[in-house]
Amino acid sequence: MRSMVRQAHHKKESHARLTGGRVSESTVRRLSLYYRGLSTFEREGYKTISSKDLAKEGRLTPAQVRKDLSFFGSFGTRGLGYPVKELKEKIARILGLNRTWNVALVGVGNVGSALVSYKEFPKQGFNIKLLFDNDQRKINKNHKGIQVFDVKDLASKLKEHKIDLVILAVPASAAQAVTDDVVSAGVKSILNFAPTHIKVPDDVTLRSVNMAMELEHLSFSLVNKGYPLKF
Amino acid sequence: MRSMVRQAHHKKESHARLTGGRVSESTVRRLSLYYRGLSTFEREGYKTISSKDLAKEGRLTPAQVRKDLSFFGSFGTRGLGYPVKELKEKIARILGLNRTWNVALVGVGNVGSALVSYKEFPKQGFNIKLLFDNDQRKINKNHKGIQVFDVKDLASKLKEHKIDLVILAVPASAAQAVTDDVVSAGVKSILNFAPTHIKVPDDVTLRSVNMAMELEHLSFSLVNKGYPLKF
DNA sequence: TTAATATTGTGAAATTGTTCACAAGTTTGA
DNA sequence: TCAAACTTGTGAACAATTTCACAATATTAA
Ligand SMILES: NC(=O)c1ccc[n+]([C@@H]2O[C@H](COP(=O)([O-])OP(=O)(O)OC[C@H]3O[C@@H](n4cnc5c(N)ncnc54)[C@H](O)[C@@H]3O)[C@@H](O)[C@H]2O)c1
Ligand SMILES: NC(=O)c1ccc[n+]([C@@H]2O[C@H](COP(=O)([O-])OP(=O)(O)OC[C@H]3O[C@@H](n4cnc5c(N)ncnc54)[C@H](O)[C@@H]3O)[C@@H](O)[C@H]2O)c1
Repeated sequence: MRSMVRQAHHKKESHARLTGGRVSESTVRRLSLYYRGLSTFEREGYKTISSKDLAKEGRLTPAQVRKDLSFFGSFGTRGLGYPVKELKEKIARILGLNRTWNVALVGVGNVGSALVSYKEFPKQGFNIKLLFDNDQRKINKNHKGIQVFDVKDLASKLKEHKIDLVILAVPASAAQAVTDDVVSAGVKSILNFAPTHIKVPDDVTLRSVNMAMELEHLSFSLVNKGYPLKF
Repeated sequence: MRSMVRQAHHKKESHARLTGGRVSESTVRRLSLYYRGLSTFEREGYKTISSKDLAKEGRLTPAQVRKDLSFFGSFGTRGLGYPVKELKEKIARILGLNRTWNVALVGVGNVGSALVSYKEFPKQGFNIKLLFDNDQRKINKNHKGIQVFDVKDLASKLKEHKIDLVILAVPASAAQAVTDDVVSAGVKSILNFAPTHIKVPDDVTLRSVNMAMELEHLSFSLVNKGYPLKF
């Protein structure tokens, strides 16, 4: 009797890595959505969840959910669905939410102040550790318990405090110059609120929140009401 | 001598309307980008601009620019490019920026206050006319020159003042209920800042600014640094 | 034990979005 | 007046993304 061929049973690597496959921006955005959905389902006591139900949170198709998740591995059980708690943890790991990040904020104005006082960010692991401004009236004062430093010292302080991520809430006219300083300090992630195009090297990730653009989108849809649009 | 065949010379209709063609969300977003670019070029004194130069503002390809614009008509001149001032006005018209909009804001908290004091919105035609809150300490007080109304009167006031667009800056837990009121008042455009999924009827356009999602995107890119990603 | 039902994971098909490539038209300079 | 240099507008090719469809597997109930 010949011995049975042993099944290769090492832990299956994710599709994304195996294929050198690329994860699209939309997939990452939806991962955030799933994460939020799973938090809700967990709170409501669900132990497992189907791609169908997960899809409802966000007007997606079940196939889309399964495809997105399959990029990172096989997390579900056929016939049953996905284990809520476990999948939530897997996504947290994928999104980098299973740890804390050191954040600095530049521009302690209207937007900056709102962000500093927002309680949800620390809960998600984003800790605002340093504040910067160029206004002498704000420098060296405490702002909600955090000292405001002179933006002149930006690069050195960012390095000193091992800042992972910088939020930019300065006027558009200052955004590029501040960004260049941030980049020179080796920071690889920037969230920008200034309504302007900023140049960064390829290895730096820049995301922008552009409220004017969102309003323009809305006024576009008001003006074009009635014509067949895609969204 | 026979008379020349007269060229049909009626105003050419745009591709979008002719084809029943659909304008993608990305195209609208890029239109905002072009608009901003054109404003800059106009300020700098340019009379015409090529798709090539317009593309640089935003890391796009010239073909993309031409394709986007061709959805709405033929605005350029072969060999020359696009007339800056004229194209800017055309895009303003497409995006609905050649007029003013009546805006109401619900939730005069950190984010709401920042938005109320932002000077750029009125310049773009978005006039915040009404404020609402459910906090008795804020109701009937003036906030930067604008009276704060009780959210109980939301629907009636929105109709009374012919509000086109509502900004939601309330806690996530209140977002759906407030939205339902807004929708019942016949408002067709909503900009939401609460980090939650909101349901609206198909004829209502909802855009959301979700800062947590942007941060999650950034932490994802920090965690996945080095793997071949698409962005 | 079996049938009926549920649900994943994933190639393949369909759809959507982007880039190419070039004819057509414009300008510039000799 | 002509040629060289530009640049648009757009069909067609290509690429990316989404949806379909179904085999594989688990659960439940009789
Ligand atoms: N306020 C809003 O609702 C709103 C809406 C959309 C976009 N934005 C954009 O967000 C950004 C911030 O807006 P805001 O309303 O908070 O402005 P703001 O004027 O209230 O605050 C800007 C802060 O940046 C500081 N600053 C200026 N130049 C600086 C520099 N070189 N280095 C460090 N600090 C500097 C200022 O001293 C000020 O404290 C702007 O780009 C604005 O266009 C704001
Ligand atoms: N502050 C930030 O930086 C930040 C960042 C990301 C997201 N957000 C989101 O933006 C929204 C607003 O945040 P915020 O920091 O301004 O909160 P906030 O608590 O400062 O303000 C919320 C305001 O809404 C009012 N309100 C509550 N329930 C209401 C109701 N049913 N009707 C009318 N008004 C009501 C409150 O009285 C308060 O004035 C929240 O959903 C928050 O999660 C805020």
